[in-house]
Amino acid sequence: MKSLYIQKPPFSMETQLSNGPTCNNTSNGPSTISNNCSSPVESGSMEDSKTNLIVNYLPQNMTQEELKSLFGSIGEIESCKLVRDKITGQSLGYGFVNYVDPKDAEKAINTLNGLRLQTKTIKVSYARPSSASIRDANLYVSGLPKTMTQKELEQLFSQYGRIITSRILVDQVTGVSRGVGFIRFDRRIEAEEAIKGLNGQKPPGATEPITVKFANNPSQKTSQALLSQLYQSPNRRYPGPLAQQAQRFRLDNLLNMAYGVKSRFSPMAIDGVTSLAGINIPGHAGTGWCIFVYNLAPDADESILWQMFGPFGAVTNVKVIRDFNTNKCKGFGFVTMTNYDEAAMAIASLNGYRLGDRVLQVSFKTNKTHKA
DNA sequence: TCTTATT
Repeated sequence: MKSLYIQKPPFSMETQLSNGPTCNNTSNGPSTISNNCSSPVESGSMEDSKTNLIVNYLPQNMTQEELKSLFGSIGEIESCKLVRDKITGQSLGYGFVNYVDPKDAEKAINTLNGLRLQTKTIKVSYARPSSASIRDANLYVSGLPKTMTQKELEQLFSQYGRIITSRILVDQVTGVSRGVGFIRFDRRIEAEEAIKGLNGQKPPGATEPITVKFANNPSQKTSQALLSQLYQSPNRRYPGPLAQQAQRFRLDNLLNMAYGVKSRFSPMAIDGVTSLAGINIPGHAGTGWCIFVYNLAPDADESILWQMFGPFGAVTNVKVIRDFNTNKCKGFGFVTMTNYDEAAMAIASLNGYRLGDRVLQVSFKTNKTHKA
């Protein structure tokens, strides 16, 4: 029965847990081959801060509080800031986390870089000292040969300076290059030199010249674009209609199983039915949906909960319950998720999941305070 | 032919 509803989480437990986050850019795209996730710990020079981190590719709906919750699970945070558009207040998808202890900053890079949250794979690295020279160093490149790889693109531009990120945009359906990409240099003067040297030039073997210019600054979007962004569907976490339908299907079956009802259930409707039946509304808390996770190992930590539940949707908080004296996990923990559908999907997928040599039990938290 | 990397 249950196997019908189990969906493997979109990450490899074995790889994630034993080796730390992997360099997986399937959903985000941007990366530098040399500098993105290969060895972010080594990128800071002696003059750089060893406590201040920049976090990129955050899910659009992630708040500063959630950012703090996630990174606070590593160690004490001195300050934390999610960068937002000054006008619209929309998250720009990145933020800063400054730890008290440099060792915690290093640990955060080692354990959270590459963490998957919803459709994103976050990047955690040391922040460079802020200065005017590193601003506006992002280039927009078009007219690229469709066969050109990200590596070849970097090779072409690397003669002009240190590349921070590179990206080639691909067709969402076919995966083929759209001939358009981005190169972010460490410093603006490097970007300027690359424009001088490469704009209107033909890359080796290419038949057409490429265009290289400064990329549009996202904070300078037209009000038109801002409006259309505001009116976008708030639920773009899953790839497309098919996946949405599949998700709906599984959710309906889950609800059918859990509540003996057929379909078309919103969280409100469930509340109605379960209230009538005299059952507690499981997991429902003012701030979201609380999930109970049982059979965690003694050395389990918060990051494993983020890793497991993050891909399913908006997670606002995780907690591992520990023994006061030994500081070891007492075998269970809690996860709070904002949206009912996502919490239900996470439960359906992760309940019965084998984590190491343990089989997890995952369910909505009940309100029971003691055994009957 | 434009994603969200410097508070």
